[in-house]
Amino acid sequence: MLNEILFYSLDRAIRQYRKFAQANIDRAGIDITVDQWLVLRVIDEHDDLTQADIAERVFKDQASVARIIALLLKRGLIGAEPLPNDGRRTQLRVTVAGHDTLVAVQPVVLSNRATALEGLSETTLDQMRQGLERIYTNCLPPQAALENATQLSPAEKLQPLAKGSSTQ
Amino acid sequence: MLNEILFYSLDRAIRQYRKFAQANIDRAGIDITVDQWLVLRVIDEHDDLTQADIAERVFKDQASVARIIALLLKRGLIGAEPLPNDGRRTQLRVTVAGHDTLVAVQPVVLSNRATALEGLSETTLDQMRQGLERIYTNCLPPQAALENATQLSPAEKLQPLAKGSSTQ
DNA sequence: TAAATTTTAATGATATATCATAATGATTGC
DNA sequence: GCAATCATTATGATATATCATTAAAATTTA
Repeated sequence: MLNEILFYSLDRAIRQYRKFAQANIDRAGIDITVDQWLVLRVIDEHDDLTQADIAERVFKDQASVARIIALLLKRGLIGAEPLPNDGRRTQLRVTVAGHDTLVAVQPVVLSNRATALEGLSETTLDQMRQGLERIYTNCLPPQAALENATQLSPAEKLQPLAKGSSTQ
Repeated sequence: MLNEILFYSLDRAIRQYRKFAQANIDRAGIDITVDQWLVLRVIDEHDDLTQADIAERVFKDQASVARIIALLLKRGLIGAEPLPNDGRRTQLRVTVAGHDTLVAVQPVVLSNRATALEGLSETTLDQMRQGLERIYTNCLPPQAALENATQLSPAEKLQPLAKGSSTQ
């Protein structure tokens, strides 16, 4: 019975957290969305990724990332120059303004997470992580699940993002 | 450290579940989105709600619900007639086609949930529910948190949706 | 090398999210 | 009963999600 409303609780919690996180970024006077920040952060840490690579890291698809990159360019938070060795791609790099934004956002994000997780025991957090990981793998399409099982452990796959801080 | 990636896991799990759920609905040959289904279901169960009421139940805002209702009308899954006692509102009712859709979706949704939660222990589910509820309240704006604490318990507030099945 | 295939990025179409606001109808207070 | 306020819906603007497709460039294969 309560089991039935887990996805309801999930949806509600993540929506509220997103609203909360964005409101605090806005309140800090920083002009960026959480999604833009996610992409900006990945570009800052890896300057040699394709849009599909970035998409995988932030759980978006290539089309969404393409549009977010276009916005980041328009807002001057990143720059792009053509890559000599591949005419399809460009070299993205975070501008000074982009760096300033990242620096400004960082403490807000840390504070958001701390506030959101206040009162949650280590045990609960651990169970949640396990449960969420299991839900994720349960919902993978068959062939992706195979790749997941035979190649890299999830921990290894996720390592790049886990270092430093993390996804919202 | 792992604590830092909880929202990352959350985001990933919910996104994968949404993709999975929608893919299974599509595969069943049913032409509706999960979000439209959520709203349709609420209208089916309560025919006297304002858009804001519906929005609260499905964790969306009024503007999103207005557009989803417009789509449901266009697709013939609901009908609307003006309410004599209130010129701003209309009486929404689920059409036969809408009912057929609800009936068709139901088993798919149940199966989706069962598959997604396979292998999760009752303990884990319980911890997750608790954790998600806490995250939700932690992220509420101060005055909403007060109302939440002094009026209805969360369980009471959510009861309408919890009965029968539940949100995605 | 030439052709076929694959990779990459961009974009159209549609749906949803969010904020703000407009427009109109209902209610309240005086 | 009128004015102010509030409730309700609709919609504009912008951002994101998803799928499909196009276009161009790179790589592989014959």
